[in-house]
Formats: sequence, structure tokens, C-alpha cells
Amino acid sequence: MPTARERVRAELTAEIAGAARRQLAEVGAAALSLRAVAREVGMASSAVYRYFPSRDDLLTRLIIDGYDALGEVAEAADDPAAPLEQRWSAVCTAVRAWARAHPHEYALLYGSPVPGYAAPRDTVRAASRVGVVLGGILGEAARAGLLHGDGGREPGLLGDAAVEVLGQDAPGIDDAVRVRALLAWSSLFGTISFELFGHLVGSVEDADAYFARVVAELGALVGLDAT
Amino acid sequence: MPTARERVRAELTAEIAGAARRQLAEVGAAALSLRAVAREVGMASSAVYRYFPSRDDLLTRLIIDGYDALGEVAEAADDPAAPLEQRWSAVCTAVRAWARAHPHEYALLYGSPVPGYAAPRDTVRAASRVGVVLGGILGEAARAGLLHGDGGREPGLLGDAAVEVLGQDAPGIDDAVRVRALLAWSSLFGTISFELFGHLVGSVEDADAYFARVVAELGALVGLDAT
DNA sequence: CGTTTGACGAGAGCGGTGCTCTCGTTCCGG
DNA sequence: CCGGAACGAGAGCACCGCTCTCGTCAAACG
Repeated sequence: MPTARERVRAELTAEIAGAARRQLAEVGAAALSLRAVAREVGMASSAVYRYFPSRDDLLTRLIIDGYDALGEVAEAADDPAAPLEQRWSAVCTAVRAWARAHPHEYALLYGSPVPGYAAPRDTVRAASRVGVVLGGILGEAARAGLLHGDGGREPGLLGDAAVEVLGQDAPGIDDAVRVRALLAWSSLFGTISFELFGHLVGSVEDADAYFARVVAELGALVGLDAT
Repeated sequence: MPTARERVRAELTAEIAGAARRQLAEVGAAALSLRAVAREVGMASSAVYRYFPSRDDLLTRLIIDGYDALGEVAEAADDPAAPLEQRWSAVCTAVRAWARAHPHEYALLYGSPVPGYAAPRDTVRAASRVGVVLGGILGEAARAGLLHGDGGREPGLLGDAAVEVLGQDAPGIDDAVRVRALLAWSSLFGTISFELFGHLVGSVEDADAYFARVVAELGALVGLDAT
């Protein structure tokens, strides 16, 4: 049961974060100014420090919110009743659409990390949501017997997170499959980053069609094409 | 024939850029201060503006130098006499090693773009060097008859740059091969970025072994494994 | 050879930033 | 009811990018 004071504090904190998110969308993380945020909400700049100890903490909040927003988009785009390949494609496309709609926010999440590597716990939980959705699809494919590795196991290669997202008990899953899943995940965001950051200018004309091909190629890489 | 004045000017420009590069390696692009660079070279901050019109121009210079350094590393790592798969692996490994040795510089090149998308001409020429090396390997593979697409051609999908790096006249090259080449390129840097930016923490334990597997997987994706 | 012109370096200054400190006010809980 | 904590505002510090002005010095020109 939050007191009235805690309620209004939470509201003001959210209002500051909202103004900061608007600033972020306009000018990007590098140019985001705590003073400008304070002006937008009508406070003295020093008052903002009652709610966020520093500019980096404000950015960390925006990072967490961004991961959550992207994760929600990914979860909403996943229709468990649809065929696996279609689910994979839908989630990838939704992630790309969100990135194109929020380029500065995406750059904050997947571009150069600006604080000295952000706060661990809250950040990683929110950040993992997209990976959980994609991993869930691949895990279901494994349970359907679609995925095949070479049966090899290399202790010390991967971490717990990579093992758990696919489901430990699924048949046909080994380290080769897990590596391909991680690679597909990295490649999805690598492709989106290259598109957004301008590295594909001159090489790709029809970005939509190219991305569709990439998604299909990644699906085939992990083994989703063997329907 | 440069006059003496032009010579000393070029030297001072290079000295400023060198100090800036040192600053960049230490504190990163976001915290790079033109005034600190000026202090390091023993000049007034206003004097630096005689050589670089703005901080963004200084960063652009660092970007171009960085692309050139990385391109040189990639070219030096490519031994044309080696087997194709080994050449591919050697270049990828060299690129990753450079990135790990110069994380802030790498982040400046492949992280969030900081100026309003940098100057076009000089930047893209320097930036393309790594792609040219990788594309050259794949083009040679195509001329050796290793690469096979589906024969399809989708006009308006790709740009001239994607067509030229692989060599237009090589047999067996179609848009499917070119898409896979672009994907492998994006995936290489996506993997390196994920590693450097901390997105693989918890999922990958042995980063070296994981990267070796990824490189092999990407080589197989484009068709280099069919030796 | 003398003069002039232009490049150069230094300094002051402007508006902006992140952040700290102090000082009234206001409101909640014992 | 009253004391302490939370709060907002303002001043101030050090730093930033960038501009402007003003001596100086060297190269180029008559």
C-alpha cells in the first residue's frame, strides 16, 4: 500500500522519464540534456536530482523502458497458433519495425553503450525479453523435432542463459544448435543495426525485401525451414 | 610540391588527430573533449579550430582513420595463397582482434552514429575496405565454382556496391548469393558488436571458441565449406 | 628590399552542460 | 501538535563547444 507521497513521487518520476523519452526520440542519447528535461516538466534542474541521482541513471531508466517496450512488441507479434517459420518471421519483422520507428531509442539499446556498462540486474532482465521470445520459438521447433545438431557438447563454451532459453529438455538440442540460435539472434540485430546506422547504403536498395530475405535465410540457418 | 607552411600544417593536424585518437581510446567518443586534446598538444583550444572546424569534424577524421586502420588489418590478414575457408577465418579473426584491442574506436565506427550521419565520400571509401577484402574472398570462391544460388534475379533489391564487391562476371553469383554475402558481413559485425557491447554476457562463456564456431557457420552459410 | 597580406596562436567571453550546496517550504507521522 | 524528512528553487562551480578579437610573424608581392 503506497502512501500518497510515494504515489506522487512515482508519478513525477514517470513524468520525468516520459519527458526524457521524448527528448531522446528527438535529439538522441548523446544530446539528451537533463536541464532540457527539467525545463520540459517545469522544474529546476536541481530538483530532477531528487528523482534520478545522475544523468546516467536517467539513461539507464530509458534503457530499461526501451527494452521493455521492444520486448512487449516482440511478444505481441508472436502468435503461438501460427506455423513456426511464420512466427519467426513475424517477430523479426516486428522488432525491425520498432527499431525503425524509434531509431534513437534503438541506438541507445544496441549501439555503443554510453555509461560504463549499465546497471546489471534490472537491465538484463528487461533486455532478455526479445531473446526469450525468439528462443521460445526455436525451443518449440526443437520439441517438434525440427532442429538437429551434431550431438557435440563443449563444456565451458556457453553460459546458462543460452541453455535455458531454448529449454534444457528439448530433444535434438546441442551446442551446435545453440550456437546457431545465438548467431541468428546476433545476426538479426546486426542486420537491423547495419540498416539503421547506414552501413547498407549503396549495397541494399529495397530494405524491406532484403530484410525479408535475411529473415528467411536466418530461419533456414537454425533449421526452421524443414517444415 | 607542398610548401613549408603546408608541411608544418599537415604535421600539426596529424599531431592533433593523434592526441584525439589517444583520448578516444581512453575515454570514448562521447567523453572526447576538444579542449582536453588542445591541452595535450599544448595549444589554446581556439587554435585547434584552425585545423578542425568543429568537434564533429575531428571525430569524422578519427572515423576515417579508424576505418583505414581496420581495413589495413584485414588486408594484412588475408593471404591470397591460403585456402579460401582459411582466408575467410583469418580475416574475420583479425577484425575481431582489432575490435577487442580498440573497443572505443570500434564503437565509434560500428556503434551509434554520433554526428548527423558523417560526411559521405571519404568515409564510405575507407569504410568499404574490410568489405572489399571479404567480398574478394567470396568472389574468388565464386570463380572457383563453389557458390551456388537459385539463379534468381530481383531488380531493385541490391545496390551497385553489393554487386561489384563480388565481381560481376563471376559464375554462379546471383542475388541469393549476394544476400548471403551481405548477411555474413552484417553477422560478423553483429557478433563482434554483441560481444563488445555486453549482449552476450551470460550466454557465452568462451568467447574465442564461440567466435570460431560463428565464423565457421558463416563460412558454411555463404558456401565456403564445399571445398 | 620594404611592405602588405594572410595564417596563426592566445585569450576573453558567451551560452550551455552536469552536478553540488544551501536555504526556505510543505507535508507526513509519531 | 510539532519535529523531521522530503521537496523545489536558486546560486554557484568546473567544464564544454564555439566565436571573436587582437598581437605576431612569416611568406608573397611590388
